[in-house]
Amino acid sequence: MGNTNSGTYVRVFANDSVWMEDSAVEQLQTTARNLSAIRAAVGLPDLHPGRGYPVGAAFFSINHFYPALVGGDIGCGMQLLETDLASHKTSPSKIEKALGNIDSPLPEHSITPATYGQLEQLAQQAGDTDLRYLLSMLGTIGGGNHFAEWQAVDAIYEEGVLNKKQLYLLVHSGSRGLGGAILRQHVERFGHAGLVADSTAAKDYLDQHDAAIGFAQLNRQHIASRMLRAVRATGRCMLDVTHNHVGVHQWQGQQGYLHRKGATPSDQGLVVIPGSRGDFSYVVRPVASRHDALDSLAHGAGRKWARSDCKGRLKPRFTLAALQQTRFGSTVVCADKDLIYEEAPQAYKEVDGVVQTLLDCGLLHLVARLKPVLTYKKGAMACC
DNA sequence: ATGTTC
Repeated sequence: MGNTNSGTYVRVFANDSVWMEDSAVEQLQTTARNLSAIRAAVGLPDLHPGRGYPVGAAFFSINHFYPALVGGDIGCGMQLLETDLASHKTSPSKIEKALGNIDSPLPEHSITPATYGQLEQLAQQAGDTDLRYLLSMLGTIGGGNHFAEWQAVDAIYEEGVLNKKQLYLLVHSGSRGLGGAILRQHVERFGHAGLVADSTAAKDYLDQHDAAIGFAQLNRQHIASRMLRAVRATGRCMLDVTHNHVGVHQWQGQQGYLHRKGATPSDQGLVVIPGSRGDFSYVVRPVASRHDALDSLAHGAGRKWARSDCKGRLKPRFTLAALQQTRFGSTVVCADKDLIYEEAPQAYKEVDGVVQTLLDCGLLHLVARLKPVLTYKKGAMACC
């Protein structure tokens, strides 16, 4: 599916194996039309409506870029670690007990001087942000679709990448409040008009943007390491990939800016496409140089239901306890009752359809399929 | 997404 809209390349990667809302496609087209510097817009199979702009999409612009298109969670991404825990030696209940309440701010004595130095540098680069603010968020998962999930290997498609016997840890989180603060500050001055490339304002934003990317990555590292420590395991980072960002990019021989809004890069090696908390996650090898897809893949399953619809639809059919277990026998730890409904597997597309669509389009090769053992969404200290 | 938002 593709069309040319007053010179703008707009394409949606979809087929019968994936649900896609018309309103999301409309949002993609409207965005491509209304933001005048945009030359190309791509919807991935996880495309779904967002606040003004769709999620699961990539946009290429020339001479101008749009911070509002990236949104508030600058630097949000996935980190996958191979742990030294053997899958068969553990269980959801053992991990849950060992983790305890692990989503509160890190105790200050556990912050190393090196981390402290990194935070000081990031706080300054982000625009004189309060260091204490960053410290209070470091190592916390956040809300929405963020999680840290212990996973077992369910299937191997390409040998020699994942180890069938090991447990893996997937961390999905972002820059927490920092990216939101940077966006708010930007929108107060410039609204949604975007910035002229190479202007002072553009350089200032990109500097802050990069600080948010750095903080998000540091945050994922700390989420992972505190969890590994709690279960007395170690981990090896296999990939850490950001799906909300903007940066210089080439497209059709022209230099411009690529915005990814819930879109995983396909030009940075292996990536993971997670399903919902009651579904598989796929480690995949992107096919390189698919510029027709703006070098991007789906970043997950994508929402099927609006958050506001979930509780009404699920409460009559499921108890909270039922939603804290999944069809795999995995456990979902989440102290926020509303969030359990909003993040229920029923609220998401089936990841198999999303991945099948990308396979059919020739955008990736499968490496492995992971299934959840325990998902940590939000601890009691982190909410209420 | 969110030191949410009164």
